Amino acid sequence: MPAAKKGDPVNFPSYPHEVLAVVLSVRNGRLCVLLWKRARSPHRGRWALPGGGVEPVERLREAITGHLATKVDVRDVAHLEQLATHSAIDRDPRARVLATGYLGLVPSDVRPELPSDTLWHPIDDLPRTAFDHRYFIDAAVGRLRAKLSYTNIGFALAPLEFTIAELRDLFGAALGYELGATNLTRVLTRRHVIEPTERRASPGQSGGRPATVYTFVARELTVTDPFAVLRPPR
Amino acid sequence: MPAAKKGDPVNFPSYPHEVLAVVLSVRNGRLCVLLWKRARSPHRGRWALPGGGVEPVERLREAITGHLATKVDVRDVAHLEQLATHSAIDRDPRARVLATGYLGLVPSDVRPELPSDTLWHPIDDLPRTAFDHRYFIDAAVGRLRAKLSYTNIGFALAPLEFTIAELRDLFGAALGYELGATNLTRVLTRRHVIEPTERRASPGQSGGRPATVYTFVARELTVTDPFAVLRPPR
DNA sequence: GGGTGTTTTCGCCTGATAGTCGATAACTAG
DNA sequence: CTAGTTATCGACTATCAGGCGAAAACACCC
Repeated sequence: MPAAKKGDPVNFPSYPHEVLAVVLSVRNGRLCVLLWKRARSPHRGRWALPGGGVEPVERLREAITGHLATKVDVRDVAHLEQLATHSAIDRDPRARVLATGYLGLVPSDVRPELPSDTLWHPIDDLPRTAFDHRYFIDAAVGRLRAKLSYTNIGFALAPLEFTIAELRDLFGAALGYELGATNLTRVLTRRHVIEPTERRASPGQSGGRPATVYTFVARELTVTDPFAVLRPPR
Repeated sequence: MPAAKKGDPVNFPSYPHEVLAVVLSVRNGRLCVLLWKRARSPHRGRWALPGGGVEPVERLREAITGHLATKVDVRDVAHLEQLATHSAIDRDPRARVLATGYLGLVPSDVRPELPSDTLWHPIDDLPRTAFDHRYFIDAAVGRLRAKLSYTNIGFALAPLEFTIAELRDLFGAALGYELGATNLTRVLTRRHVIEPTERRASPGQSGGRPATVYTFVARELTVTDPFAVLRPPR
C-alpha cells in the first residue's frame, strides 16, 4: 500500500464545518436580520443565525442554500455572498467547529412565511445572540453598507419597481442615516445603477405629483467604478 | 449516555481543512507571488501556494502563519488577511479538502531567504498553477488593488522610509498602470496615510534635487473615509 | 373650475477633490 | 559657472457630491 505521505491532505486534521447565514432585509423601515430562538442548550433561549452542517456532496454555497430553505423560501433571497470563516477553538462548547458565514439579502416587498421560532430583528436593537454569531452579523452589516456605496447591491433590498422616495427610505434604513433624494437619484443614474421607466406611481392619500417608477438596470452584483482615486490615466 | 441530537455540530460531517497563502510583494518593479514547485503527483511540476493543514490547537490564522514560517521569515509578512474559503468537491483529487485563502504582503525591501523549490513569480506572467490556486491568486490581487485605493494597505508593500518616486513606482507596479507623483502625494497626505519626515534622500548617480523621505503614518490597516458617495449629512 | 396642500422633480449653486501641466528648486557632473 | 537631472510646488481644469429652492403635477375641497 502506498503510504500516505506527510503533507498529504488526506492526513490533514478534519473538523466539523458549518455554514451560517446573516439574512438581512428592510422591514417596516428598519434593517433587520433573521434569527431563530434556541430551544436547547447550549445558549438556550438566545437567538441564533440559521445554518448547519455541510453534506459531502455539497459545496458551502449549496449547503447554506439548503439550510435556508427550512427558514425562508430560497427564491426570496436575491443575493448571497460569502463573508469569512471563523475558527476560534471554543466558539462552540460541544466541539471544534469551523464556521463559514454568508450574507443573504431579501427584498423589502417579499414576505416569506417564517417558522414559529424565527423572527426579523432590527439591527439596532438586537437581543442576546448565541455563540459568536454577533461577529457575523456585524460583518454582514458592514459589508452591506460598504457595498451600497460602490456596487448595485441595492437591487437585492428593493422591489423590482420603486419610486425614488421608496429607495431613499430603503437606503436610509440600510445605511442608518437619512439622505437626500436629489443626490441619490443623480449618483445612481449616472452610474447606470438605476434607470427611470415610462410608468408613474399613483399618488398617495394626500395627493402630490405622481412619482416616476425606477428599476435597477442589473440584478446581479456589479462594481461601479470603484473609487475616484488613483485611477489609471485616460 | 445522552444521544447526540440531530443538528448537533458533533454530528456535522468533517472535512480536512487547509490554509493557503497568496504572498504578494513587488520585486524588481513587478508585482509577484510566492510559489513553490510541486515535486510529487498530483499536479507534479506545477506551481502551488504555500500552506497546509490546521492543527487542533490552532486557529486558521495561526495555522497559515506556521506554514509560512517554513517558506519565509514570518516577521517579513507585514500584513495578513483572510480571503475566502473554497469548497469545490474535487478541488483536490485525493480527498475533499476545504481551503481557506489568505493574502500576505511583504515589503519590497526585505529579501527573505527562500527554499530552493520556492520562487517569486510576476503576476502578469504566471506559470501553470496547481489545483484551484489560480483563483486564490486572482482574488488576492484584486483585493490588494482595491484596498490600495481606500485603505493604507500600501504600508505593507513599502519600506519603512521611502521617497515619493519610489512609492509611485511601487504603486504603479502593484496597480498595473502608471500614475502621477503629484496627485499621489496629495491624495495620500490629505488622507493622513503618509507624511513627510525631516530627512532627505541622497540624489542618485545622475544628480538631481534630493527627495523628501516619507513614512506611513500607521502600520496597521485603517480604512480612510471609504467612499465619497452616499455619505451621511454633516 | 379655481384655490390649497402635498409630493416629486428639475435647475442652479457650492465645495471638495482628482488629475494635469508648467515653472521653480535643489542637487551632480564637468 | 553651466548644463543636465530630479523633485516639488502652485495654478488650472474637470468631475462629482451635496444642498436648496422653484416649478411641476397631482388630490382634495369648496
